[in-house]
Amino acid sequence: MRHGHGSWRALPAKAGLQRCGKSCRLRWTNYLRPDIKRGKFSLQEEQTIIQLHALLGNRWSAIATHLPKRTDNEIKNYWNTHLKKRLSKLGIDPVTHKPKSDALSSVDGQTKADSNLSHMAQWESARLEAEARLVRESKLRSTSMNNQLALSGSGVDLGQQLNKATSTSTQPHCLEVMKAWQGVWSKPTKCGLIAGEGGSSGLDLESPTSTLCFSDNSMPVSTVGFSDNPMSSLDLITNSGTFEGTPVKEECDEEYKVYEKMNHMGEYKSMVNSVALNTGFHDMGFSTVESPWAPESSKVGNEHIPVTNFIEGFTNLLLGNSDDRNSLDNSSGDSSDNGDADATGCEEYEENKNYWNNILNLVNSSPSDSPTF
DNA sequence: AAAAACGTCAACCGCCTTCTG
DNA sequence: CCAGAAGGCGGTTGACGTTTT
Repeated sequence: MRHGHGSWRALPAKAGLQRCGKSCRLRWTNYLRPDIKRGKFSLQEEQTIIQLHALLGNRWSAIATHLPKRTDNEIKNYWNTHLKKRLSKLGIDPVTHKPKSDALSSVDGQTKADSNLSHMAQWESARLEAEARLVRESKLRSTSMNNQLALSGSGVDLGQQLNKATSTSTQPHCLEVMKAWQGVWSKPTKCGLIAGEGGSSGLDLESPTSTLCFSDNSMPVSTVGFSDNPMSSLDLITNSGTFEGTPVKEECDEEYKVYEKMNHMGEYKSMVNSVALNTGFHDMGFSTVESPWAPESSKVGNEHIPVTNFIEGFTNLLLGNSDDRNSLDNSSGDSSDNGDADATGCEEYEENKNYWNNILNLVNSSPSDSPTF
């Protein structure tokens, strides 16, 4: 790619290839690109794929944005050839991510949980749409900013200015809705005080900070932890009182002002509220959103109705965790017959919370160079 | 040893969206 | 505003390697 990104159509002619430009682009993005990681998927990557697939479905490009150095095609193939089969073997529907036996289950907590997951998917879809819109607006804003910079004629290097503007505009903005929801999770419950007090639940809803970081071996390691060492963001909050990650609060505040100025928050809010109303998301203890950035958003939902744990530990099970295998057997097999369900209620709640926290943090972790966000 | 079955994955296809003139 | 080009995405195919019979 000596000529960099540009016309793929012109590439075959220049390279003397008998392929169409589209084919060349595909070959490049899926195979030749230097920043592609090849080889076996790590446990974390597998878990990430499973969790994100549960939330996003077959949106491989969106999933790929959370797995650096992996292409959507590779993830798609891996899902179809490995994970899908493993799920099926375990009696879990790879499409719905719920135990197949539940397909016949009647009106119980399990069904409610299924619908809740469906609601979550709808939320995510709505969120992605809103996010895409915000990014578009942000790009427009940065473009106009660039024009201003060009006109200003200051001594500062224009490239740097552009980079600055671009990096600001491409910060993952959104997920505020999800974070609001996360804030709901972090409210005190019958299981005890989980998060900080003082009405804000300790979760800095104003910060879109990613909590996902990547170690040297490029394995995604969420700061909230994965199955090996589960530690929810709430734990972090409890322990440190702050949300780990790069502080970008100022940027977010600034952007919020811009969006508010552009009158998009109203649109966003109404959409969010509409989705909440239409999907019955209130059932999950999440009421309509006043403002995702506002502290009030953490006050929504006075009650917790823990999501029934139909996917409890299945990702761990898939990854060969024998301990979790038992938990899945309980949940997927005859969970309704489980006599000590009440006794483990808090446990289940915690695991659900951790599960969704994982997903939330994965989603929150949209790479700044993500093509989707 | 040979054939069949199976697994893997790069590549292709068609549809859709975005860009550009 | 419109039409064509280009790019993006998800589903599917087919070649090739490996395992099983």
